[in-house]
Amino acid sequence: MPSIFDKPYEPKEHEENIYRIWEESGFFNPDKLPPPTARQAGNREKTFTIIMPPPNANGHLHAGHTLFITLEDIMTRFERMRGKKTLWIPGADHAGFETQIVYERELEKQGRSRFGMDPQKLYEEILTFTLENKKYMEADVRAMGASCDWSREKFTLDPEIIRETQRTFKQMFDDGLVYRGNRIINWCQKHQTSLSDVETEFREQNDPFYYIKYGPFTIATSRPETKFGDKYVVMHPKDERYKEYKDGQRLEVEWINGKITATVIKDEAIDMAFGTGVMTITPWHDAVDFEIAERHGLEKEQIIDWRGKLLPVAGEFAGMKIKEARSKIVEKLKEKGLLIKIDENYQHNVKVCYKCENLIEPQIKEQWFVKMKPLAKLAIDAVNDGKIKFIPENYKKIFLYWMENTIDWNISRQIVWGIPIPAKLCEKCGVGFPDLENKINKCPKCGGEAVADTDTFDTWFSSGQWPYLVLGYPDNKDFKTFYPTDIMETGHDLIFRWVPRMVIFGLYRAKIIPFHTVYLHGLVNDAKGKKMSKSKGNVINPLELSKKYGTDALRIGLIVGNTPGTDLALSEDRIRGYKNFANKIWNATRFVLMNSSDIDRSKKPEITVEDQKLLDELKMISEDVTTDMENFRFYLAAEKLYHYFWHAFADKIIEASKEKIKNEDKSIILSAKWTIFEILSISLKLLHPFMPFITEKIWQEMGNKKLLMVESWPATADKQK
RNA sequence: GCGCCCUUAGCUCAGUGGUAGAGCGUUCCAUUCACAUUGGAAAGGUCGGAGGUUCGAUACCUCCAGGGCGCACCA
Repeated sequence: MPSIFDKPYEPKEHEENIYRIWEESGFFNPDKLPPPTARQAGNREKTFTIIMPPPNANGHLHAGHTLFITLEDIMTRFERMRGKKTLWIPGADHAGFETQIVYERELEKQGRSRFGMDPQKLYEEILTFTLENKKYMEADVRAMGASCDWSREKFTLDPEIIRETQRTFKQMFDDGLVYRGNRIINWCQKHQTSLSDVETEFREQNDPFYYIKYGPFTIATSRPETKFGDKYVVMHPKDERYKEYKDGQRLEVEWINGKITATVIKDEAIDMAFGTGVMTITPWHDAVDFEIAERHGLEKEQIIDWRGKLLPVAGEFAGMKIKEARSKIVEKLKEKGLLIKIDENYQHNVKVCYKCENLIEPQIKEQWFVKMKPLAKLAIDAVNDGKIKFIPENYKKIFLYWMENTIDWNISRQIVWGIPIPAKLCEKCGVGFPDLENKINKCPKCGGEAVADTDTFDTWFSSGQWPYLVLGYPDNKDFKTFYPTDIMETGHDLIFRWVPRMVIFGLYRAKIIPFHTVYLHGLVNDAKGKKMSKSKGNVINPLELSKKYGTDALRIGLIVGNTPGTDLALSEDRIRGYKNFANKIWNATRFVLMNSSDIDRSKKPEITVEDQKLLDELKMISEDVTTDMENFRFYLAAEKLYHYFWHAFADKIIEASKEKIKNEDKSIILSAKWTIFEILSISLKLLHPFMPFITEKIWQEMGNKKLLMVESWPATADKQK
């Protein structure tokens, strides 16, 4: 059995064992916490709850996960030591779209493809794959020292989660908040699914910009291949240049494949200053055009199919891929004398899939949508009323801006890996309606045959409900005890994807905010501050750092100086420095134990004035650190403790004690020994949330019967003392 | 285009209305001492630029420059 007298400190010899002791103690479970100490009295009635953002079950943790686990564990251990009834619930995310993509790559390696596979078989394969990988993720969470309650762990595809998610859909449909609409959506041709707006990104790109003759007008476009069906020409109603053309006026124009009849439309969406101030519209493949068409009741026609090939409307170009068709169409326009000029350096933003970075093709598709305006109102009010706080505060503004400008949310996905949308669609009249029990076969409207919707929910539709679902809403007593939760700690990149959905669903379904505080951490980048990515080859594996330098060193290295919301540059040197700190704690302890084994710790001796000053000083630091922790300034608390332990306790106090214990006056010796032992004990408690393994290990070596993780926090918090 | 954030020591970053700190790195010295995963010391910054508020600004305000991030109207 490794002990304190081995040197130096070797984290990997202790960590696994310590975690096992914690887990077997049952204290991760708030129902099994020991009775409160005198200092903790009164606090055990208060709960402290964090729902862990469930890591993807499809593989190992990455650096971002280790940061959030550390932060949440710090909060949890701190509040547990303060005596609160502390619950931190772990979870595992099926991560719909993301996992399906990961599995598609697996299939590709095997020379297979999901297209053409039986959906049920594909689902089962992905499920097997995910459950297999879930173990690795969980082992990693344990390796990080997470003091979460595994007995309450939930998977996002657990039957009760699916059931309640589907019930929410039904309830929203009944309340008129979910509707089936034929609207423009983001279509990823590679993944063959629609995506919500937060699942797309903009990419800046240079493309040729074509100026084309359209009857008496000149229009400009970067996408001539979509223009076949353009029979509406739009201009601003106040544009003097075109005042001779009246709204609704018809014109005969020569177009790509011959003569067509064009209709003039006046709409204020047109920017008079851009290009020629005139454009033709393609409502099926452009969001702005779609809106214009909706406003004026115009016809819409699909030009490009779901695989990115031109449809018969393109005449001789039908069946061609976009890229091939574009140059040929331009060639033909030139021959016909319709091409006026080409601007070769046109810079614009294009929408791409956030996963594969392929171009998004806007398409009109019949999908389920959530009506956001009334729901967003609930969230806006809750935040404006101060019911939900943001750390750092400026995210409140960002959150509100997004909520105030939100648009209806497409929740249908054409992928199998997810929660099925419990709905039926009429094959005859096209109407869609929920059917939770899967019992309805006839359309209630026209009597036509109703078939099951094969789509699944957007992952965020279910993960947005996670806080109350994981607590067993509506019937479980955990929901009544622990909801609303205290903190939602997550990455600032999820400020739109996840946080607003949780607030909305919480307020809508559970009728209460899901959490009081949103703490947003920054992203973990490489040592130079560059985003980690496999293609750049700069990915740092946190678990390797943990093995090499110890989890405690990794944890405190991630925390010191890392202010909320700010991205972190993670370098190996940084972590190595904190391994030295762990060793410092180890050696200081050895000195203290070697020099205090002969004192009776149960009897406080006379303390000299000088030693009392040291204890008072530590008391002040404890209070200061506690205030920092209460205000989420972990980066400061950690740094202060580091500094105190090393440069005050080890460098000064211990050094001075060496003289004192050589004194002839026995009472001075006794006071000195008692004091350094006391300072060590208090320091270990203060350091425990940050560096749980080594502090717990030492605590046990010091002969304490109780686990440090449930000891009392040594400062003010309880002012009754 | 709009919004948010950042600019402080070689690097990564804290911080405060009274002319600056940490970690890592660098240089010099020490070493049978709990610890060489160490101790002691040192070098190193006109706190992005300009203006304003103030007795006083790195900190508060305005503008400018550079960098990062986010965003559903430029065909």
